[in-house]
Amino acid sequence: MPISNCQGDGWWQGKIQECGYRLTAGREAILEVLSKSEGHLSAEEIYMKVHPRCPSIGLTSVYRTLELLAGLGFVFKFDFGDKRARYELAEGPKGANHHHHLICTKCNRVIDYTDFIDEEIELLNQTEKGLSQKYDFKITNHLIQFYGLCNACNEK
Amino acid sequence: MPISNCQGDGWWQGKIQECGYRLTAGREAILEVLSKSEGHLSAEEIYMKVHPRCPSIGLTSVYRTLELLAGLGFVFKFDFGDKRARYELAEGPKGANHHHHLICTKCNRVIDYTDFIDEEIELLNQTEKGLSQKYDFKITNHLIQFYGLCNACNEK
DNA sequence: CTCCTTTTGGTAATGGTTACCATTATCAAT
DNA sequence: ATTGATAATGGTAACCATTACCAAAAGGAG
Ligand SMILES: [Mn+2]
Ligand SMILES: [Mn+2]
Ligand SMILES: [Zn+2]
Ligand SMILES: [Zn+2]
Repeated sequence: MPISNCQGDGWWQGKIQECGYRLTAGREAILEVLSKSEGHLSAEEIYMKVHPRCPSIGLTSVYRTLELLAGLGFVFKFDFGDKRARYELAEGPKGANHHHHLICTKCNRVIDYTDFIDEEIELLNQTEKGLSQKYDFKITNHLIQFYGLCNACNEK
Repeated sequence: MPISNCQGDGWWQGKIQECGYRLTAGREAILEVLSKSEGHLSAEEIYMKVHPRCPSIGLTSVYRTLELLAGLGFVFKFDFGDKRARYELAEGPKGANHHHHLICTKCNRVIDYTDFIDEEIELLNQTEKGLSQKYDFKITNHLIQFYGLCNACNEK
């Protein structure tokens, strides 16, 4: 059992207030759900999971909170091709746990992968630097997704 | 003036019929609009541009055709964060003219870039090969987008 | 022509997301 | 504690890009 964060409080407690926002029950509940569930939840799924702990919360507030958290960089918002946005906690203060996705175009399965080749990270930085300079564009984030067929769908 | 394709016919003429689909006036008009316009058009924008040449066409058919073409790999479908899908012709039989995007999170401007570092292409292939193998996943396509602030928006 | 399949256009429905607004919670100053 | 300004919330209605549906038209084979 680690010394810090024993009461279930996350690294975000301070962060949110630093940004001038209040750490309300609803926001905390949403962050807790995000941190305890394995990725790629839709707004409604989050709403469902939050409801038992916080029955008064409305779907509108879920959307609002997710938008807020995405704007602050605490949450990533994805589009995997099904018609709803998917949200995922950017764990860690600086977006550790960053990863990319394999998406099956047949069954919509999504596979996380973090095992970048070392060179991949290196080159990504170089690319970002080069683009930043050439196009006078301040890069703050990137999205990398590979599309294709998962093993199940590939065997028809 | 090149010797081939002087009558405005594109490389797709045969391709579509090879796949067992008819090359109708509507489909041809849509492909022509896509090939003559510079990228990132929405379905409705395409509809507007096709209308003068083909007044009988309906918006439904535009959506249908774009879906068909995307399925065949002739067209790429993008999500740039405004709430509508954006379509872009994958010029050339094997998707030459492939490029990635810089997207301004403030004004939604989209910048194409094709000047990959040579290593980038090389590493991308390696990465795809590695992922393909490790996850038993047949990769057919990829999406790479960098987000941030364009020069105009960066100077507030 | 006849039969059968493909393609099409108009319209209605869908459904995730947002706008709106009145109500409530929070907090600093009095 | 009381006040008042501001932030946050929930419910509902609206939004709007996309899709479903269906009857009509077009094309092709024989
Ligand atoms: Mn993920
Ligand atoms: Mn482009
Ligand atoms: Zn699959
Ligand atoms: Zn911009």
